[in-house]
Amino acid sequence: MQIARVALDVPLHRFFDYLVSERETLCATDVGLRVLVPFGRKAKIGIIVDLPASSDFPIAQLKSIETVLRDLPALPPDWFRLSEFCAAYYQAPLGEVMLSTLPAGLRRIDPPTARKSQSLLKLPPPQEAPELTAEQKTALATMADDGKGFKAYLLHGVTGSGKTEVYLRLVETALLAGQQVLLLVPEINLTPQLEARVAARFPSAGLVSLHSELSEAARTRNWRAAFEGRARIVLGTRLSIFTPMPDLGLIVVDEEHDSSFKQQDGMRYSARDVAVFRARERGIPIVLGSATPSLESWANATDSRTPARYTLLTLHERAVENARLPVVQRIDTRLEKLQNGFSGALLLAIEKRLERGEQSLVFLNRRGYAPVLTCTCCGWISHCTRCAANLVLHLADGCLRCHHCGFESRVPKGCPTCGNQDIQAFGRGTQQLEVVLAERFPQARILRIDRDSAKSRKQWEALVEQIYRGEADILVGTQMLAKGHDFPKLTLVGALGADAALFAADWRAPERLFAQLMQVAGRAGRAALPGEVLIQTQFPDHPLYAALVRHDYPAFANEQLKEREQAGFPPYTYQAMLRAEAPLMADTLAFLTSARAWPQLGMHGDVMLYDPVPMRLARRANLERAQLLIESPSRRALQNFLGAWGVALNAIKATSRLRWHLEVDPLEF
DNA sequence: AGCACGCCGACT
DNA sequence: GTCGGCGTGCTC
Repeated sequence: MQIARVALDVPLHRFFDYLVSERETLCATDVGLRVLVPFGRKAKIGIIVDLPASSDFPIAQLKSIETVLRDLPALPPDWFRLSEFCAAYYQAPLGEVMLSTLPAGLRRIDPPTARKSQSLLKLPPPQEAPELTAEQKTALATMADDGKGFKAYLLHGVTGSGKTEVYLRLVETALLAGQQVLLLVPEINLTPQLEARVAARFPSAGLVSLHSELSEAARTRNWRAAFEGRARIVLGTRLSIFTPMPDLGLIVVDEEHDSSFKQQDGMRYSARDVAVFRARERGIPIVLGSATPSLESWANATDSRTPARYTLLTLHERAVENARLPVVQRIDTRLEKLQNGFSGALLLAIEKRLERGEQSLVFLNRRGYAPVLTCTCCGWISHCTRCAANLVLHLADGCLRCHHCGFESRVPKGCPTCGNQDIQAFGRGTQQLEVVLAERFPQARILRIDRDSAKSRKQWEALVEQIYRGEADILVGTQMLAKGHDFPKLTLVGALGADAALFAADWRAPERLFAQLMQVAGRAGRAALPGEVLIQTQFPDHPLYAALVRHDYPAFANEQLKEREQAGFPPYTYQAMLRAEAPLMADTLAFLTSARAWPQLGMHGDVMLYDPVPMRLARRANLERAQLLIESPSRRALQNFLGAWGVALNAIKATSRLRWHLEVDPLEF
C-alpha cells in the first residue's frame, strides 16, 4: 500500500498522508502533481510533496486520494525550494504558501469553464532598438563580462537615463540564449507603456502578463503558458514571482524600491527579496532598477564594510533626446505669511503657467478638506469613535470620515461636548486646496485627483484622459499622481506639507518622501517644455531637500544610512514584528507578554525582544492591536530564533480566538 | 480555514 | 421543553 504526503491549504505547519489507490502507482517524478483528496467532509486540492515509506498516522485511519490530477505537469523542484524558502523565512505554513501562490483556477475543484480564449493581443508594429549611450553600453558590458551564474545588480538610473532600454537589451540576450525572462513591475495598470514597448520589441516571444486584475481564467492561462515554456517573457506584479518557469534565465525588478512589492496580508513577503533568493537559487542574474533605490539595496551595493552583495551600475546621462531634469527649488515658508497655505512664489508660478496655457500640479499627501475639526471653546477634537485616528473633514459631502477604519458621520452643527457653535477646521487637505485655488484663479479649470475623486478605475482613467487632453489647468492631487503617467503640458509641480515626513515617527518616512518627491518632480517638464518644482518648506536647509535640489540620490542615501546606523535601524539590524489583535487590549498584551517570555532567551543571546506596544491606531473592527518588535544584529540569529519561536506561537494560535501575524524584515508601518 | 461538537439563554 | 449562540478542537 503506497502512501502520499500531501500539502493542503490549511493554516497548519504539517502535511497530511493519504493512501494511493491500488489502481495507481506513483513514482518520484509524480511528486509535485496536484491531487483531489477528501478532507473533513469536503474535498480539497492538494500537492504531493513526498511518497514516504510509512506514515506516523495510523494506517487504518488514512483516507485515499480521490484523483491524481494530471492536467498539469508536476510542479518542479525549484518551485518547491522557493515555497520552502518562503515558508521558513516568513514563518508561514508550507501548504498555505504552495497553494496560495497557485492561480485560483488550479486550486479550485470546479473552476469556471473558460470561455473561448480571445485572440492574442494585436501585434504592435515592431520597434527598432535605439542607439545606446556610453553608460548603457558600459552597464551591459559589465553584466555580459560576468557571464553565467547568480549575480545581483542594482541599476541606479535617473529619470530618462534609459533603464528600460538596458532591460530590453538583457531580455534580448536571454531570449536568444533560449531562456525565459521574468519582469517584475510594481503595479501593472501604471505600466501599459512598458507592456506595449516589450511587446513591440519582441513580437514573437509570447509575452504574457500576470497580475491580480486579470480574470481567473486569464491568469490561469498565462500562468500555464509560462510554466509550459510557451511564454518566454512574463511581465507581472509581485504575485508573478511564484510562477514556475522551466527556462528562467533572468529576473528584472523595475522600481525595486516600490512598496507595492510587499504583500500586506496573508504571507507578508517582499517580491523583490523573494526574487533575489530565486535568482540565487537558480544561479541566474537579477537586475534591480530604480532612480531612488531602497536603502537596503543601496547598502547592499555600496557598503564597503561588508562584501558587496550587489554590483552597482549607474546611469547619469539622459538617454532621451532633449530630456532635461526639472529645476527644483525650495521656498522658505518662514519668511512670509502664507495665503491659505500657498506661498506667493508658488501662486505666481501657477499664474505664469495659466498665461502660457501649461499645466500645474499641486501635490499634497492629505486628502479631504481638513485633517481635523476642533472646538475653539473646549478643545474638542474630531476623534474617530471606532479607532484612535482623527476624523477628517470632507466638506464636499458634509462628512467626517476616518481614513483609517472608514467610519463616517455627519458634520456636527456644534461641538458635541460643550455645544459651542464655533467649531473650526484645522489644517488643509486636497479639497481645501481646490477651493482656495478656485477662488484665487476663477478662470482656471481645476481637477482634484485623490482616492475620493478617483474611487474606481474608470473614474481614474477618465481623469487621466482629461488631463492628457489638456482639459485642466491646475491639478491638485495626492501621491496617486506621482506614479506612472506623463502629462506633456505639465511644467510645474508645487509640493505642500512635505515637512511632515521629516519628523515622522516612522523612520522610513524620509526615504519614502525623497522617492516620492523625485517621482512627482519627474512629472514636470517632459519633452520640449522644461519643468520646475517648488517645494514649500520650513526647513530648506534639511539635507533631504538639499540633495533633492541637486538630484543627488547617493548623497541622500548615504546620509540616511549614516543616520540609520547611528540609530541602530535596518539595514544595520534585522527586525521582525509580532502583531496581535483581540477584543480587549489586556488579552492582546497578555498574549504578547507570554510570547515574549516563551523562549529561553539565553539560547538566543543575539536576539532582542522589546516590550509589547499598544498600537496608536488600534481598535479596528472592535479589535485592539499591539505589537512586539524583535531585533538582531544578525539575520541568521533572527531566523534561528523565529524558527524556534514559531512553533510555540502556533500552539497558542490553535487554542485562542486571538489573531496574530508575524512580519519579517521588510516591515511596513 | 471550515466544520462539528457541546454546553448555556430566549422562545413556542 | 427546544433553537441557537459561538468557544474548543480536529481534519490524514
